[in-house]
Amino acid sequence: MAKLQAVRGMHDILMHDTPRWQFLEETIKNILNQYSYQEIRLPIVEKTELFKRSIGDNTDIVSKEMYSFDDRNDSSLTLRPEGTAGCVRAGIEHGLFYNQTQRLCYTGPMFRHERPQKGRQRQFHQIGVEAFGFNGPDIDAEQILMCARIWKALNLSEIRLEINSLGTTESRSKYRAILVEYFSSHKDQLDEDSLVRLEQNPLRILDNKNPDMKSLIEGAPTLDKHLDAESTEHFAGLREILDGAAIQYTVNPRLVRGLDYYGKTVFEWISNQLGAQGTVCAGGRYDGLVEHHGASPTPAVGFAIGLERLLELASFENMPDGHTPHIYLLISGEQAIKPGMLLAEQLRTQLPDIRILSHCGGGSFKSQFKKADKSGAQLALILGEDELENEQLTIKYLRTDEPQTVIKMAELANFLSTSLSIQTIPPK
RNA sequence: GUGAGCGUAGCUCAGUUGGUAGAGCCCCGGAUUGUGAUUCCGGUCGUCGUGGGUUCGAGUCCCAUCGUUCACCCCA
Repeated sequence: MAKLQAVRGMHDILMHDTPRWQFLEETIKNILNQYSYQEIRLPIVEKTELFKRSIGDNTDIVSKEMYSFDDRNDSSLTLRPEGTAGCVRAGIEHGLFYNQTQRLCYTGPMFRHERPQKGRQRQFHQIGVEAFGFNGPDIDAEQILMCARIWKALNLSEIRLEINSLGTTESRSKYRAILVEYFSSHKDQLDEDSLVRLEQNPLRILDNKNPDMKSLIEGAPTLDKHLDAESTEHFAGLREILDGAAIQYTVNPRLVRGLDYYGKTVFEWISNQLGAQGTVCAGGRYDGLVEHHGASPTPAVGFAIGLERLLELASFENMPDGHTPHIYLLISGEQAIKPGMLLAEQLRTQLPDIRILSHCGGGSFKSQFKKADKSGAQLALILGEDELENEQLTIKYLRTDEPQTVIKMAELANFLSTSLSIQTIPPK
């Protein structure tokens, strides 16, 4: 039997790391809440067809990265590779877009069958944000400002914003024709990938990083020169708000998203500190997607944050310690077990903010004290035969030089609530 | 999917031209029969990722495979 191990690219997040995850998620959720975005919880599995129709059949995600399988009744299901498709499906299914606007957010694992590397796992986690029913650039700006506030709360430095406009469907298809004409006339200089894209998605050629094609791409006509009035006005409106809020950004005319549904605004937050996978957050407008799924036309804009990547960048210096126990309860001797457990229960009822780690499993005082020290608790409460007999507890200060003391059981809760500083010292 | 590096104890890593598997940390016990973190003494821990091959003999050489890391592609 082969050694038991997790599936490639899917990692356990162990106890050492979960406090940072919780802090990260809490911080973001609090900010989204400030903007009144509401959480929606979505299935991890959807029908394969949903992703094919949303993301696009010839995107890399759909053509080679999806975890798809047949259900028992032969319908093809897929582990979600991103969140927008499911969110749009849920919104249509429950009539959330009918004569109303929505600001939604969700979080959870996503799955893509890629070769793992730094900043990329096969199961990874995103927080996604989507707004539906808003036409203007104000909502685009709101989402970008919200991101900026999140970065600030997590003390990120060295993160930059790139924005672009892909234009309306109409202006993009006009531009597409111009681009096809340009690249077709230089077909001999295109690499293999680009020849395929010339047929399927010529805009993606602009993304190509092949150095041999650099000059060809730099010479290509750019989209910003071919935007229609509506797109230009929308983009200008967005930039005006960003400028007003003193948000730094660069306009990158080569910024093209890999998912087919994007149009008009697209943006990416990028760090240089993450190796090759520098994008921490990316999103944009997808006004056509709801209609594409057969519902009435509903403009939409959203983004997703890659939590593993953000975790690498965030500062946890101000993270409160919400896990180290305040008290370690030593229980010595068979007779002390029951009263010890009951005492701990009573204290948790009386002092719900205090974390108590009760010693279980017996053992010498020496070993119990070792565990008490390792737990990081400030106080050791000792319940042994002597204490039982006298209805009292011995209190030993583990982090200061204060002398050990004895206190009556009846006065214990009162003593703890007044004398215990909630500040704890996390274990090394 | 392509390329390169790496897999030895729970963790971090030594292991010589092929010759019986090592250290530190952790954990457990003792020095101190009711007192941790320091010190000292002792102890547990391995199909050397897996499978095959070469060899009298493989942790060491070869092949395959799985995992991992980084990069390409692409993406959050």
